[in-house]
Amino acid sequence: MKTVLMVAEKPSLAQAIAKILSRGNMSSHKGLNGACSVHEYTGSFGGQSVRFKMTSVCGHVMTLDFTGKYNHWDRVDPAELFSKAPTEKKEANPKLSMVKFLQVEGRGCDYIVLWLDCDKEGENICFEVLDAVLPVMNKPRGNEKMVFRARFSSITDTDICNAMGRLGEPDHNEALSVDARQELDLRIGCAFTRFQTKYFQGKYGNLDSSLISFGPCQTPTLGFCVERHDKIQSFKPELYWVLQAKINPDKDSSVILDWDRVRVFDREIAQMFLNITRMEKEAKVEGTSRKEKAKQRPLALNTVEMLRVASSSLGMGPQHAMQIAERLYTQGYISYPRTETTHYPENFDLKGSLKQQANHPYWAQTVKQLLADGINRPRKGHDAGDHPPITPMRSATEAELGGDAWRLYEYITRHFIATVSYDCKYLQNTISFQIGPERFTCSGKTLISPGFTEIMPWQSIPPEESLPSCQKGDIFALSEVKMLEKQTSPPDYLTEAELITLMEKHGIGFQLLCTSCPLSPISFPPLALPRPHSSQQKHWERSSTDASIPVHINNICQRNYVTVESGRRLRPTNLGIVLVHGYYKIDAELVLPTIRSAVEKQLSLIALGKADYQQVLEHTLNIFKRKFHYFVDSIAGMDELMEVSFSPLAATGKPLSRCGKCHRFMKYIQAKPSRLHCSHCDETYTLPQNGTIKLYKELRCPLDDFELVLWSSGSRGKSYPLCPYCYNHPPFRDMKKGMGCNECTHPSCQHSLSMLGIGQCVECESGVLVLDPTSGPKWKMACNKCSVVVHFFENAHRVRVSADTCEACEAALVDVDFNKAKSPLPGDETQHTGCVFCDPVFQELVELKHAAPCHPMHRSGPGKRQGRGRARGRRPAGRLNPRRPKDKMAALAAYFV
DNA sequence: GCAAGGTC
Repeated sequence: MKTVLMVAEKPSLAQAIAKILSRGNMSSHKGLNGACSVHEYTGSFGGQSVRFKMTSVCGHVMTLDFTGKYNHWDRVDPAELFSKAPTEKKEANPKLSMVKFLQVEGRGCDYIVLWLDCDKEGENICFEVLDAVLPVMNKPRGNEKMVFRARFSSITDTDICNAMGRLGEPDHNEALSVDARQELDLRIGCAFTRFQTKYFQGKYGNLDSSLISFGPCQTPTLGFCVERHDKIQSFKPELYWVLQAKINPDKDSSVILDWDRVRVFDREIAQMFLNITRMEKEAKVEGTSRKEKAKQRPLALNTVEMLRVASSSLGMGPQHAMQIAERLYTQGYISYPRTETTHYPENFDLKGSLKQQANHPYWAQTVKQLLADGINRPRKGHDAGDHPPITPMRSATEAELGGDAWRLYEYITRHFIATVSYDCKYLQNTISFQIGPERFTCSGKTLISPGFTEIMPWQSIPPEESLPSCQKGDIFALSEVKMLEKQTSPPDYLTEAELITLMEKHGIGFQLLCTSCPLSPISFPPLALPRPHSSQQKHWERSSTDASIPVHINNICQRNYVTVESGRRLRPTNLGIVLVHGYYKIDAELVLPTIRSAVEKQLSLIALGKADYQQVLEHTLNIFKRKFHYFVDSIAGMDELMEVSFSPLAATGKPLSRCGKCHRFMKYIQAKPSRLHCSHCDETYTLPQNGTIKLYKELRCPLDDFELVLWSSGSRGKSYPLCPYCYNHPPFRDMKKGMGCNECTHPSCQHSLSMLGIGQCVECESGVLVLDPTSGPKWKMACNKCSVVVHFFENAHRVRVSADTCEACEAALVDVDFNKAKSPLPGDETQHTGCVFCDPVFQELVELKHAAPCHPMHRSGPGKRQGRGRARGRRPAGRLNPRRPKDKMAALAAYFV
């Protein structure tokens, strides 16, 4: 029997589709990567009986990157990234070994049906899958077709079966347009990011951002936040005046009448109107109106609306909200949370979903009433053809979910119930008055039926004081007429919800199809005029999901371009402001959202087969290359702004340790990225991030004479010394950049791995447990690769690593001295030498916290080893030959072995 | 160390 391999974009879809096609009659097992499952069943395909194997990938299989050499920032001029630097496809997530998984499952299959999402990215993934799997599949006979593409727009029985019934072919042009997008994003983003980062970090010490990144999505996102900041800064408050009249329809109530002119900006004119009005004693009813109005029930919920409400009403950031929603989804509480669709599919079981909520302690009443009266037809929304709107899938209580998960679930459920509820109906009552020549009005709302606001009480119409009952011609005595002086106020910083709306409007985080405007608005020479962009009309149609909006917002927070203030308002930092103002000065297009859309437009030509992939790529890269050079040449314009806000490197930081070259003190710059700067040599040495740095007893590296510093992590209390020079310029061939003394293979330096290494890490493959000589009296050894920390010999007076090794496990022996009074050693002993893994005397004194049960010592009792298992305690290779060079010259010679 | 796009 022949086999048909079928591949969906994610595991949940593979399962759902297989369930439909097999009518629930399938057998499933997990694939070798643990993430994807394979669902098998038999059926017919092209008139023959076949075995179906339905599985999935997890999004993109491959990602684009530069080849290794071009990932070295110091050795590559960023300008080379535009054309010279070659790119290669790498596995997107090596942990999933997706290529291998696909090949294992695809080997020996005869046909392949591609069920990837029906958008451009999905089309691109089709070809990633084919690249992996075609070489191992059976070769077709003659020119029999073996590759098929299923096109579907929802996961419903009819849609999926229809797709299976008329399979097509994957669209190579659409896939190519994504290849082009990836290459453009990579080359442009990395070139600008590397240049900016190196340029400004080389000059300023307090930027407080480890990376000055640039990207076609994140930069315009930042642009929106700064644009609002500029509006606030340039705002000039204006005085204005309003008239207010008051009548007393009866003794205990008064009604305020609003002026029909609303306000005037000239005090004298306001005063004139006041004088005229004050001459009158009464207000005459000019007319009354009662209009029935409705507040519409909400549209079905999609991702962007959910994120907006989560931010503005629940105080949850989009990234966080999305994570919670995903968890609720995988636990079966809500439907798939990534969708643009606000329209329920025809066959959606609204009643069934509602019935699930009929016994909920919080809304049973409303739901039961709705079921008894009959539900309302939901409003007609937008069908983006992706997934159904977000709805609850089963009832859940506050106690069950708790915290933010409950709050988000509650919102989603109330929103769902609201969509099948009735509109809120109310009366809009208006009374207009004549006071002399001036007209005044008062109005109020009277609720007729609350409709959906019952389940969404925050939307309900606030009860207003009742208006006087009156008719045309009635006269009321005026009790007061006054003039109020007020001031216009500036807008506030953008809320996250507003930013999401702006991003959506400008298509950031969406694939775009322009529906109307002409081609190629990217310009060279650059457009340097500041021009507001958030007021432009929307003319884009979205065509994809929107998972990336939270990512871009998160990006600009992490880079310290904006901070999240109370009310989830985004306030740009000095760095963010200077960057955006700098782009405005040099090339405003770099920060305008149109930059993304212009590129998208070129790409859509590839997708439509109207333009050649290579030509478009070269053309667009060429424009950006020229923009890049112009930017580099004009960087002084941005630098002028930087100078105002930031301090030069030489003026930042505190003197900490001595430079090995000039022996002057170098300054420690704590702000991100933390580093040491020698102003005499004008050299910068990066340090490990996220920890504290201290001088290490004025000890020096024997190789370069730099003073060592001690890095300690806050949480785990792990610490190790490092040489600032070696950390940046590895001294030995087997060392890499970013290694401290605990990874240094120097054969005789007292701080090196060779001298302090004790044995192989108990958890990770390649790490070595290294004595932390600064840790006493709570002595510990820490892995130099992973986070394992082993505590031992508490209160020992001295702990040293001996030159001898354990016969059983090859670990270095440890020599421990205790004070007489505190010694835990048997008898009156104060000193003992032994293996920390095997020595029975040491057994009680070593806390092998992490992997204790795996260690031979704990498996088979002290000292005894079972079988010929891996020697866990084996020492680093250098230590197996512990002969030390005798003098300095011999030592030097040893380095160059 | 970099982008943005899938999704785990």
